Amino acid sequence: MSKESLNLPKTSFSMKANLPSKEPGFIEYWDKIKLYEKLRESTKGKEKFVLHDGPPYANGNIHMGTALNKILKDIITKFHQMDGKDSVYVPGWDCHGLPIEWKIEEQYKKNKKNKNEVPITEFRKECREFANKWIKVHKDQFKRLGVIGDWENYYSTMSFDAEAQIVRELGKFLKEGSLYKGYKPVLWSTVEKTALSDAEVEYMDHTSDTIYTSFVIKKSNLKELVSCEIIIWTTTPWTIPANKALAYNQNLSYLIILIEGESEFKNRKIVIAKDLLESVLNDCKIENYKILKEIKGKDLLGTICKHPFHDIGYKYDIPMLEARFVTTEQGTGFVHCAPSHGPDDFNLCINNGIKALETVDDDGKYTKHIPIFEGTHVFKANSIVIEKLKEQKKLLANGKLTHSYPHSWRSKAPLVHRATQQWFISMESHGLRKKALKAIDQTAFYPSKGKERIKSMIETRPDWCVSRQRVWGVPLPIFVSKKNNEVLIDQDVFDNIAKIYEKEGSDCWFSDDPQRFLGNKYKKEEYEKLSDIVEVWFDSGSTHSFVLEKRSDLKWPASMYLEGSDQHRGWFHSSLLQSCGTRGRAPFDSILSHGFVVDGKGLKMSKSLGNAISPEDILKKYGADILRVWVAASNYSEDLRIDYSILEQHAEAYRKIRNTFRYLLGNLNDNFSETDFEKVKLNDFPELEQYMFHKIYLLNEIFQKNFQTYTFHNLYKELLNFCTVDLSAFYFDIRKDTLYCDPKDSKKRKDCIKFLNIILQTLLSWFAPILSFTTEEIFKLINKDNNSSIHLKNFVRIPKTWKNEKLNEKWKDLIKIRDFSNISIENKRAEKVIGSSLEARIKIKINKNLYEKAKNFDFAELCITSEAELIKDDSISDEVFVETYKAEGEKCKVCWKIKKGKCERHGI
RNA sequence: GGGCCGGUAGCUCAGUUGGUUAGAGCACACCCUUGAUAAGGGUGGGGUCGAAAGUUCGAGUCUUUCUCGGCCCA
Repeated sequence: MSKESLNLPKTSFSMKANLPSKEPGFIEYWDKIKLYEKLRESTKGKEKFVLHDGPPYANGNIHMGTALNKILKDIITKFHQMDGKDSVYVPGWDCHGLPIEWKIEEQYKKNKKNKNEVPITEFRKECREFANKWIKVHKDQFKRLGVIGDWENYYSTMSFDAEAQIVRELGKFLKEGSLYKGYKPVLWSTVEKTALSDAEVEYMDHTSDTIYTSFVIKKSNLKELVSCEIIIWTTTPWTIPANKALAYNQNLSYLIILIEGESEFKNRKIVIAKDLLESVLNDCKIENYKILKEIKGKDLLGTICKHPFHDIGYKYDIPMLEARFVTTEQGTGFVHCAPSHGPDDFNLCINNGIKALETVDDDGKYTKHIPIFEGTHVFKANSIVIEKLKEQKKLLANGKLTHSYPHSWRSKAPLVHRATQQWFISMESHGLRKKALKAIDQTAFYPSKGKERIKSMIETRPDWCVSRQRVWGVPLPIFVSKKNNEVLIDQDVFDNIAKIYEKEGSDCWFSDDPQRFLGNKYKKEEYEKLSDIVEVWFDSGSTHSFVLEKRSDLKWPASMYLEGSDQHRGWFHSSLLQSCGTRGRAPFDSILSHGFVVDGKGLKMSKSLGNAISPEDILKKYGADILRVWVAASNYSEDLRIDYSILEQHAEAYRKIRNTFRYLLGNLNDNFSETDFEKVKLNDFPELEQYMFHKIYLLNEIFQKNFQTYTFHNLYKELLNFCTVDLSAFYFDIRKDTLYCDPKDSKKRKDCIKFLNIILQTLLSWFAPILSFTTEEIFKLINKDNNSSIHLKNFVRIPKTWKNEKLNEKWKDLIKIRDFSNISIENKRAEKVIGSSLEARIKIKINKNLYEKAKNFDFAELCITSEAELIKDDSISDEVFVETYKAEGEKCKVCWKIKKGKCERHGI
């Protein structure tokens, strides 16, 4: 037998992957063969698994977080598909909202165009085009990651269908009565008579009136406090008439002070924060005083005060509320709260059952809710308020302060926080909170900690404000009667609006005659048409209604929602509330949340730190499969670290896997034949193969278990270890002799080839959801069918008969002997007695117990030596003792075994 | 500032109800091989488990404090 007749491995599967240049070809191939349609066809009628895509915002290039999210979704979708289900993935995009409006406005600014002179429909058209542009960009970027989905029929929140359905969904809340009108402060320009977003606000210096004023304590748990006066400081005296509460911080220390000397406040007791004593005394010019008592913030719990204008009509109670936002940076350690005039005030009050009112109208004038001052413009009110406070003997001091203050970027006029009419979905009126909490209990969370996270948010969240004073979104389909101020609730009207949107989208709300939406039943003259839009979380919270319910290829509820852990307050949250409100249960059976991508040290990625890494960079340098390995190998229940050294490590592991496949393909000479696992006759195989069958059986159990719990990093690790430990360093190494040196028609070699086919088939399917490109490369290499794909295959089903616990026990001992032998061989190698293990002859001494198991076994084959002798010896201290000698004789030219005399196989 | 989560070898991860000298793979070092060859094999050195205190016969595993990091909120 010459070298030429050796059966050396031969394959066209290259060792070097060249993923960046090769991968795009497979994407084209999947497009060409219409893989997505084929997948649907192949599992038609099977149980559905629907991972409902959380829509990314159609703006800007994708980053690592997006890439992680999409790859994870794709891995899970593919797992379920190969598990035999109809696993449908329909990608979607979130399109409405402020960030896109900003982008368009920015362009206007650049081109010196005035937004107010552009018709709303024109502006919205530009927003729509902007979103469409980014959807296209995203689509290509996601496909490049190897994500398979219905890219042709994606969904978007700005599609006409979606806009129509969002109207129908709002109609349900309106009809039920849980959608109500309320008030909430926003930044308002009294000049332009409009609300402004953060982006439209400029901070500039402004001189404000400041006052120290007092609130007399009416009731308190601490009797020393009764009839004392709480002192507050504010830069907006005009908000005093709208005061509804006082805030304190329970962690601060406060002082009760008796004012002495000649002043209006003589013999009155005031309360201020200890840390601010000096500045208050200074500002209020109090020279003579006595500290009566020091109290803790928490002593103020339950205290009730009187409004400074109590005696002139403001008879209501002013409760003292605990708030963390109270600090000792400025003021008195107490903050006066007007829920209609500040976000902090609003939140604190709403959480304590105090609602905001419309205290100031569009023009900036007090409304009827403000006695005495009604009709006065707030910018002219300060001096009047100060005057009244003086009259009531509640003013300790007043002055001026120049500070940074919000102004309109258009008119440069100072802004005010003003409660405006908003629309809320009640958490309580129709039991929404209760329903949502129950739905959470019925949902499976991966990881389980997600359940508590969302639960605690739902437990404490206030009513859901769903209106926005913007233009790029779905208009709130609300008409209010001019006669009685009541909301028009009529299913026919909602249906009519939805029908119109379905045909032409929602732009017409802003341009068309209101009569068109009202139909014939109502007269437009009698109704006011709202111009608010729906907040975008309601849009995306409704995707289940216009995607899952509407498409026949999907199902409601979804099998899974999968997003970053921030979405517990985002999409998971809004979808849950929307669905519980309209359908009484969650739109998902399970939620999988993943952590955030951070750098190699665990710090968040940022431009300033320079530690950011983009998917594009990785794709260029390594390719998508390496990125997919990173996803699969990382524990997504925590934050995921990434940097180039981590990627390099995964690339190294990838090479190991690739070489495992290369060994298989090489020895099969790229001739693969599919095996029916049920028909494999185990007993015909040598014991080594039987043992390996058992190993596959075990690996399958681990594979299944980790798939069920979505712990892919453990699953991947097991697959990788199988390749390195069980195959490369063990089975492959041992069987090289048979594969290379035995005749092709020998039974042992044929059995080995059969087994290699089985391993190839198994590993290919197990790795396919992760290494989507590489497994396809291999699949195409060994399949002549130019119209198929590895992704159309199912996972292999491992027969129970492959389990062989008894054999496993035996081989544990045999491998133990092999380990001892390796150590012994290594010692001789270090002494330069031998080089390769085939230069060794080993003498294995084992005790009686082991001997019974190991006798009749060829340890030369197992330990890859030229000769091995097994000796029963109960005198040895260890179970096993191996001695290594230099093998003597001639080296066979073919199998390189060193034997005295001729090689029995090759006769040389 | 508050709520939640986390910090195990250089890296990615295991560590069941607290119980013998804390595991795996990779990386690293040395050696072998040159018939998986920009591959393959063998052996080996690395952690006292973020820090401190406590509970316990015994703690990576429970408690407290601190620290670092992440998400959300303010």
